Amino acid sequence: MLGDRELLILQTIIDDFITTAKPIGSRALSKKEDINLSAATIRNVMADLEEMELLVKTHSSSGRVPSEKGYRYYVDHVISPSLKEKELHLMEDIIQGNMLEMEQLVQLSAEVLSELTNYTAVILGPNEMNATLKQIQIVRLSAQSAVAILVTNTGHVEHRLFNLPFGIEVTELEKMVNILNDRLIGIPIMDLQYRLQSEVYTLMQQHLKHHELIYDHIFSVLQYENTGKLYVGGQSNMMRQPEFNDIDKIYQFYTMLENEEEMIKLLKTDHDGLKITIGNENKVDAIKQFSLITTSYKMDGNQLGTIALLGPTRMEYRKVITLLQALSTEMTDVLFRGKWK
Amino acid sequence: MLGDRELLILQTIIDDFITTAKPIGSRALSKKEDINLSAATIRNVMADLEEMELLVKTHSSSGRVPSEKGYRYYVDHVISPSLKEKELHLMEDIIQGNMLEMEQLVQLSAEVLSELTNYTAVILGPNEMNATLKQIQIVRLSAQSAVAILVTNTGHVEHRLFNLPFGIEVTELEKMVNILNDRLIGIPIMDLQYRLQSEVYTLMQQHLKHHELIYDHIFSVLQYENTGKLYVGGQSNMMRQPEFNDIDKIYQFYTMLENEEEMIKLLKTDHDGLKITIGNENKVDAIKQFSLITTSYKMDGNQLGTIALLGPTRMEYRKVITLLQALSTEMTDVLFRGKWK
DNA sequence: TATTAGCACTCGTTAGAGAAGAGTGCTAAC
DNA sequence: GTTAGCACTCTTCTCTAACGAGTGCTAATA
Repeated sequence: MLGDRELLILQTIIDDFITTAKPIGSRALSKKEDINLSAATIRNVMADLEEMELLVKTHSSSGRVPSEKGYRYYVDHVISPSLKEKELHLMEDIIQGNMLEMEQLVQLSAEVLSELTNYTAVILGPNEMNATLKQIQIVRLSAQSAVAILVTNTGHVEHRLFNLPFGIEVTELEKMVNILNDRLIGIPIMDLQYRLQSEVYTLMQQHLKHHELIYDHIFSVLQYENTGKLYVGGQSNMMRQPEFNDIDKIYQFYTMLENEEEMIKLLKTDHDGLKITIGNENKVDAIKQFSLITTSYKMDGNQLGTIALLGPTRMEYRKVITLLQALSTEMTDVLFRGKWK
Repeated sequence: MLGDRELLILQTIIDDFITTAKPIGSRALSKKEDINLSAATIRNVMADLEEMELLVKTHSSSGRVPSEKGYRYYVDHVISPSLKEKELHLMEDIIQGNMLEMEQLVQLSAEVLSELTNYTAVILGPNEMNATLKQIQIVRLSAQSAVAILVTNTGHVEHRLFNLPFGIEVTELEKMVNILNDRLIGIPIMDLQYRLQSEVYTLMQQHLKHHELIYDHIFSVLQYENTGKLYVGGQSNMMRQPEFNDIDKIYQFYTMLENEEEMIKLLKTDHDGLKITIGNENKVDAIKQFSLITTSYKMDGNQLGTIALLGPTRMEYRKVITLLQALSTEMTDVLFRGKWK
């Protein structure tokens, strides 16, 4: 554990570095308002902090810079979650303002969040696999094509185009839709396939002339993997960070973001509450130069998706934590208030 | 009009610059295979071309670089549309391969196009305002909420969540849906609102108890402006271009892309066929450093959307033109074959 | 004993000078 | 009409020197 003075110095260095992104030396530090120590004294403290690996030098005679361990200490011991402010209310207003679809809500949240922080917001959209089927419909477009529409209890609408087998009749399609609705409504999306294979298949065999023609199609329609879509806001914010003034780094960053699969894997977590990973604490190579802060939003205790902020390790942790927690409860709240229930 | 020799020199310089992005001098030029002229002669020709403003120097003793006027001349007079190649077949295969929804088709096309060219592909998705209504449905989610679903003849599905007025009954909702379907099917999306206001309104008045409660809701649901969504592929390709090795330029580029409204306006065109705008020929400031090549895809002669490629003025025009034309016909073809008809 | 002042030393940054190299325009010869 | 030659220009690279911010250590001070 650190002493008061060491804590003060560490905090001041980190706070300064968070805003300036430049190493700070003992002399500059001694001039700060709430530090009444001589440069020499500060140098001693800094040397101690460096020995504890909370600070590092960029070269032998440079000022100090926080290490990842330093940030970790800062996050764990120094930060007191700051109180709500006008930014929070702004966010509230925007999110609660409209009757939004889930998708819009999530996209909007990503944008607001990135705007307020100047970092990059990444939100993993709701996993609809836990939602239940509300209705299934098939709309015929032409002799050979139709679109199948699935509505979940959360108001999510999924649709898929498919080819109709030759010679299928309208009445037969209707019959099938009836069977499906009769048997599948209320079933969680993730179980649809299984249910279809088991009981519905035999039913279709009994009642439909061309069941073998249509079954495969309807099966593939229900075979949808919606484990959450990715919403990104403020990608270009990262370029305004001085540590990413290098084309190669920016390029890496963007190609990482474009790799949706990897990102989804990264964000999928069953961890509850706020989680901060700093630099190399991240297991994925691509973000070892970033800090990632994640939290989740829920409905009925079910984890729906993840909200994350991606920024340099030199991040405004205090602000970010506050905002993220607020957004999480905000979203959970909007969902709870039952608009989609 | 240029003489043969001048044309050869101009073409060679541009071709070289397109691949290297570096100014080329007379000596290097004289060593090229199909040029059997001494450096001194070439210098004279280059001086002439510079006087015609087809070439410029970056400084008084540098090699030459094509000017925008030079590219324009090159595009207008030098390029012969090259024949189809394996790349074209690759594209064909990918696009014709699957039964895709319009949206997927467009997104995929943007990705393939950017992959093949290493530029940034921007596609303006189909304008669904011309499509006609195939079916309208309302699925009730809870006592106070429902989702309205519109299906167009193109297989496009639009849905919107809305609050139900208090005390509305199931039978009444059903009645309304029947009226809507009865009166609006086959109507172009862009006319829906008008039709609703005129004949449908009176019908609802006659048959529905709470028509004044529900009318506003259904009106706002039909009030949807789908003039095309933007699909972008290969954004990060631009960073691999040596002329954009500058953070500020990249930042500008990305903020431009993020401004969806502006981009849509830029791409919306009634111009038929291929159109090339080079550098300052563009009217929008944000892309005065780029070249923009656009073409469109159609269905039944109706322009649906725009396909565009964004790259440096130093662009592989020949290749790009070929690919873009091919994709345009490809998409028009897929659409014509009537999967969505 | 804890703090501070002083000083020698380190290392990154910046500016300038010079050399190398690529390219040009012009002139004169072929 | 074409080419060789040459003086000249401008960029790029490298090297050096000066500067300054910051450090660690030692000795003086409260």
